[in-house]
Amino acid sequence: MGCLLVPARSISRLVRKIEVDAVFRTGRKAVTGAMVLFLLKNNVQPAAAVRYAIRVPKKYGTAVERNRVKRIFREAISLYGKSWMGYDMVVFPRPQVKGAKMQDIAAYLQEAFSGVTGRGTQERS
RNA sequence: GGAGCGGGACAGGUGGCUGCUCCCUGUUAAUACAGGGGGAGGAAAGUCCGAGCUCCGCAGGGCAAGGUGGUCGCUAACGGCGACUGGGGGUGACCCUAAGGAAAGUGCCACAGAAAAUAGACCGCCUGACGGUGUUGUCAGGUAAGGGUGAAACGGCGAGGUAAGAGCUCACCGCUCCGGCGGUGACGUCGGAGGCACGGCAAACCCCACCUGGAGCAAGAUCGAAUAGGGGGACGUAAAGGGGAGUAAUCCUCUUGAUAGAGUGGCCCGCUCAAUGUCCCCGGGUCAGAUCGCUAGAGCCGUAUGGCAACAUCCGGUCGAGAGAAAUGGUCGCCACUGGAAGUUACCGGAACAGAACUCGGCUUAUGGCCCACUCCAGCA
RNA sequence: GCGGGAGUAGCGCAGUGGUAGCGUAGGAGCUUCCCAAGCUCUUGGUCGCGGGUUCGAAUCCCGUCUCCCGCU
Repeated sequence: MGCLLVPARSISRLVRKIEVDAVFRTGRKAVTGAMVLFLLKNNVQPAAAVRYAIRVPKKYGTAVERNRVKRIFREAISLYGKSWMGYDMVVFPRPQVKGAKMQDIAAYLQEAFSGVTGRGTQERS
C-alpha cells in the first residue's frame, strides 16, 4: 500500500487476531438486547474506512443459524456502514436476534453505535 | 373411513433491484472494469465401519491385542447389501435375529429349595423287624410316581407293570447315533437303532475359523522473505547371569545389581544403521506467506442383455461447488401449499431437519408433506 | 481433523451380574437458659435416554444425547 492513487476498500474485514484483541482491550463497549458491540477508532489509510468482525459463539445455535446471523450482519454493515467510518468494530450477536430481518439488524446497529459515541470519549485501559 | 405395513421420488417455483466467490472472454503495464457461465445435502450431520490417495516405513515368521461370526452370493473393500436356512414376534401385510463351539479346560447360577450338577432324599409312598394296640413311634431297606421352591430339578404325556415305584416295558413326541434321498451349502425330509447318557450362561474367561503395519490433506510436494547455518551432553559394537517348560516372545524359580545403542510407535526372532549415526537438554520454531494437492470419479443418466435379487457387462449421452477465520447472500413482489375458519373475497401468519472443507462405498441419527403396492378392522352397495 | 473420559439422591462420590448405598444438605426429636457441635430417627432415585443378551442389568453388548479434557 502507500500509493495514494489506489483507494483501499472502504469496508473490509478485521482478520488478524491481534487487531481483534486490540478492539477488545481498548475499545468502547455497548450492550443492547440484540448484540454486544466493541468500537475503536482506527488509523488506517484511507482515513474514512470501517473494518469489522462478527463473532458468533457456538452456544448461539447450529451452524445454519450462525451462518445466517453472520450474513445478515455483514449485509447490514455493507449497506449502512458508510455512516460510521473511521472505526474498527467487533460485533457479538445475541440469541434474541434470531429471525430478525436485515432492516431490523441495521436499526439495532445504529442504536448501539450512537449509544457508544454519544456517551463521551473515555477509553478503557 | 380408521389403524398399520413395505417401497419410491422430491426438498416450493418464478421475476425485479443489489451483493459475495470461482472460471472463461475482452480492455489494461498492473490494479481494476465490462460481458457470459457455475455456486450446498439427503442426510453435507454423528464420526460407527470400509476403501482410494499421501507419507513414515519394509510389514518376513510368530506371541500378544483388537475386530468379525448361519449358508451361498455381490462388491475395490466392509461390521454393508441380496437371496435362502434355522429361531422368535405379529390376526395379517410384514418385522427382528452377534445364529460357530458347553463330551478341550476354568468359572458363575443370588434368594428360595432336600438337592443347582461325579446327583441326592425334606414332606411323602412301600416292605420287614421291634415297641405300642387307636392314630402311630424307632430302626433297617426299597423307591423317585406325587407335594412344595425356583428362571431352570437329570426327558414329556398316556398305558402296562409293581409291595410301592422306576425307559423296567410299549405307543407317540423330544434327544443322540447310523443310513437313504433332495439341495453348491446352511439345512430339509424319510427310515432304522439306542433306551436317556449331554441343565443353563461363551454380548463370562476361553477354543475354533477369518481379518487387521502406523498415521492422516493440519497427509504431503514445491517456492519465497526473515532469522539461524548453532551450543552442551550421552552411547562406542552390544552386556544381567544360572536352572526348568517352549524355536522365541512368555511363564516358574534362585542370585547379583540399578543399568543395558538407536529404529522397526506393545514384545521376540529376524532385518537396517559404523557416523554426514541415534537419543537427551538449551536455543529457535516467525510472516495465521504463496502455489500445488483440489476435484473426471469404483462418477451420473438412459437403453439392451445376464441374474429371483444385490449386481455385472455392452452401447450412447453428460460434466454437476472448490472457499481459506472460510463465498454460495440480502430485499421487494407474484403464484402454488397450509393455519386462524366454520362457505367466497379481503387480512394476518406459517413453511421441516439442517451448511461442503481431500474424495468415494455403507451404517446410524434428525426431519416435511406427496405418490404407489399391500394388510387388518368397521360401514354402505 | 484425530483421540480420551464422565453421566447414580439437592450437592460431592462408592457400587464390575442378585434387596441401590455413604457423606453432606432437608425434616422431626433428645441435649442446652439459647445457638453451634454431638446423638437418635426419617424423607428423598425413570442409575442420562432407547433397544438387546441373561432367570435377573447401574454393571455386559449396540445405538443415541449432553458435558469435560487433550493433540495438531
